Amino acid sequence: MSSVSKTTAEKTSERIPAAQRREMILASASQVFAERGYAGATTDQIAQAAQISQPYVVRMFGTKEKLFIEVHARALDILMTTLRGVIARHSEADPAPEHPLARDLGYAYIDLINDRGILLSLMHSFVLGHDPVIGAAARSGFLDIYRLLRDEAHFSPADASSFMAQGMMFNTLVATGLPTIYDSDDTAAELLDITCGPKLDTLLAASGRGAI
Amino acid sequence: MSSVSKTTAEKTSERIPAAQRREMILASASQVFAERGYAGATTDQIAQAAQISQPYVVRMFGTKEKLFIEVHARALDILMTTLRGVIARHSEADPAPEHPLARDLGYAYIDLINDRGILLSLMHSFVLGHDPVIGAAARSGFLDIYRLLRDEAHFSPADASSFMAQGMMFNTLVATGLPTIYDSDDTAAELLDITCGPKLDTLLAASGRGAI
DNA sequence: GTCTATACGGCGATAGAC
DNA sequence: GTCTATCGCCGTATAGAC
Repeated sequence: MSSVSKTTAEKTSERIPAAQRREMILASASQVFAERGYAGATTDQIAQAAQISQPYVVRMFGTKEKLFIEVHARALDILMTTLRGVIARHSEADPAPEHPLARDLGYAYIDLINDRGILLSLMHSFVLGHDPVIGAAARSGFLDIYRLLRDEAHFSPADASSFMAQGMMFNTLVATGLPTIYDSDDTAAELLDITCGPKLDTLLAASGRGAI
Repeated sequence: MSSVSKTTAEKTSERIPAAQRREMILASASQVFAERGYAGATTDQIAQAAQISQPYVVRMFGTKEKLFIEVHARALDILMTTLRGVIARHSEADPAPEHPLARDLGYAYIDLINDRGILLSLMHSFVLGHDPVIGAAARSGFLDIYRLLRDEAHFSPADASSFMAQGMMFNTLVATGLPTIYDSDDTAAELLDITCGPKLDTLLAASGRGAI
């Protein structure tokens, strides 16, 4: 019975290594920014999601803007790493695979929705081109994705563009919250069905949906 | 020389009929919301754009949220009216027209970018699905567009979906500000070129672009 | 129809204790 | 490494004059 510590629920937060705490905050911020956008999210909402105090969030990242930039970089990194994984798996597979690369990349993209923060925080950055710092990051990231598709997946420019178009459509569908009204609106169901194909269940599962 | 009024620049605003003033504010708000998003825009920025006082903006629309909803409704109306115009023109034309409907609808969509407020304020609403009132309007508007394509343009569900996908891609390109760096980045130029086709000049002309 | 003045709340950020 | 307290700005909205 030496060093008995947390008998009942501890009120005071545990002491956690900075690096680990950073990642926890980034994950929470990713979610909050995804739902509310950069301007709409508050550092306090992020703090609550991460179960720490608001000043600590600011303390660790300097400013809200810097935090957003890190969230953006993290999301972009996860997205690109995921796509590269699919490409690598295709390279080492048989020459004429059953599933074309484009299709598997699309599926991998849709699977990313299991963490709603990734694609939606990216989407929010894209829409903020007017902001000097966020806009710059958004443009750079957007082009990075295009180059990955063109140079690493060996898509033609036209194919890369229409792949990204489908991606933006998917992001928009998720962002609007259409999947959450799937059961209550025939048109929404039809549109989602057509747009997502067999991967629709992944999307629906990831959207805390129910009638309304 | 009866009732000489504005010899030098008037300081005090002119008295303008409410209906007309409303439209002026809506147009300004459309622009500001398009650049900054709902949360990022302030009623004061809108007031300055419309050259009136901030309280008057609020007075006329009640709340910032109601103003945004009206901007959204106006944008949606303009978009749908534009698309219906194209459809109507095709109906009264020869049975086998030179230009397929899908293509002309796409061109009309791109032309809408001449008023940056329309498509971008819509885009900002789409991304705010989480908000109870704005999200609801966004979902409803998004589905209205889909239904128009399916029921009035007689697109198959798949064609309607991919038409909208291209639209979302276009919106995203504009929102990120990629057209503004057209001259300074080869990849951006290539992507824009491929995505917009012959209508690229419309986009570039509408984007106050220049190197950087 | 439009403005000035201002109340009021909220949010990002800083100071400093533990 | 984490918190509490708090400052100061900014933004929406209201009151009321002209």
